[in-house]
Amino acid sequence: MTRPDLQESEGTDAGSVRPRRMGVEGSKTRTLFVDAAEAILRDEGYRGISARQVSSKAGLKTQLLYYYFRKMDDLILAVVRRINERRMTRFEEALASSDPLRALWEASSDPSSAALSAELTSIASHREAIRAEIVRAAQQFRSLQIQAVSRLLAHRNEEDYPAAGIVMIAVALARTLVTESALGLTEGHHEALAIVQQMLKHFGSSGRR
Amino acid sequence: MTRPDLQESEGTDAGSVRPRRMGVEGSKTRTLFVDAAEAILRDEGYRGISARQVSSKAGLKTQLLYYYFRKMDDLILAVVRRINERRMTRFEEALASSDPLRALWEASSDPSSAALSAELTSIASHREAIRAEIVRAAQQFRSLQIQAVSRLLAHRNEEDYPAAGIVMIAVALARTLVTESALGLTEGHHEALAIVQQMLKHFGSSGRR
DNA sequence: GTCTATACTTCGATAGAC
DNA sequence: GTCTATCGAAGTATAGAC
Repeated sequence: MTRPDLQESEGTDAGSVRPRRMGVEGSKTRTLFVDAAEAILRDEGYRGISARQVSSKAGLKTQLLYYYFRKMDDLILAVVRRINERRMTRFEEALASSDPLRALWEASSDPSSAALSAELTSIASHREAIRAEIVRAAQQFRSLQIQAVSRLLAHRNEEDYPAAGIVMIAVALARTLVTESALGLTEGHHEALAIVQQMLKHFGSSGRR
Repeated sequence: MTRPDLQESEGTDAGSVRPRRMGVEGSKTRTLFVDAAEAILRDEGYRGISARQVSSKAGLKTQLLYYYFRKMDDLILAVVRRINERRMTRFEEALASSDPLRALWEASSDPSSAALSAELTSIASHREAIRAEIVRAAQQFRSLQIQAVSRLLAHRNEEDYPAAGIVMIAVALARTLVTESALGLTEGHHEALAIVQQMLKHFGSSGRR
């Protein structure tokens, strides 16, 4: 659908020395590849993503993948973009809830999001072609989180505990708790959670409790 | 040196169906392989570790690696063990310092330790043959950290902030700060650090300040 | 201990027919 | 759009000579 031929990759910029046929963004088959890659990223980690593994999971031919993505990095980039977009959507949903602070905490504590976040960090650390996109999105997300929490706590003006510091600590803790729990390592978790829950109860549900 | 032949792998237990010649633990060459593997783990991440890459970095033949390690997992296990041992040593050194709380924080904030910790977590999440060893060591380490901090804060009996919770939050935060800094993502770091520094000043250097 | 030689698998990627 | 065919590089691993 919609004129596939000779499209340029929008992923890794590069000087495009070799033009080649390319599938378009909206394609159903393309989505199947991205779905499969994301599932592998979540379940097996960044190392598990290969052209053969992805296409096998998608039930498609390996070579077809290269019709939709010039390089493997382009596929990974597509996955990264989709993960980031979904994260933004969920963030906005959380903000709209009745107890936004708690909703934000719970969004950060969702196991499969946390697993994907960890893999994104790993990719950003080791794959320079993709790093910029991941860091840019993370930066933007962090800013929005701080802004939101800052607004939610505005009436409390806690000078010793600025919103940025709170967000930072909460995000770091949530990710670590989830990752460790998945490994069966839970010592200290209960106590750390108690501190957070206490803070949520103290700060949160501002108007109504 | 010291009777190499027909040694059993001590790594992945397994039913040892196939006996084969094996190098001994103290060997200098063996150490070269472990060194190279650790360097790759730190710099390129878990995905970068392969028999060819490791031996190339060590300046040795790929096939020689299999004289010292039956499977790649055994090499990785050797690396994991050494990292964990070194972490224990540094932990004890930190405890012996004049400001142990601050020393513990700084040990957790060392960039190359943090990078290796992140990779260990990644390995534990995706390589089941090695998971047990990593989780066991992490558990032991966590217990010791909590014990130590608990002792250091004994005279303060802060009921709302138990040592286990403090340790958990500190460890999670330190790792995240270091990882993100390496990526150039620093928003919120300053504020989070301010909170920690304030706590260190408040709690720390108990007798003397 | 270290070497050569080698087997087999998986990897990313391309060319060109249909 | 999807297929067959194919490449060369890199992956793990083994056998056996020196």
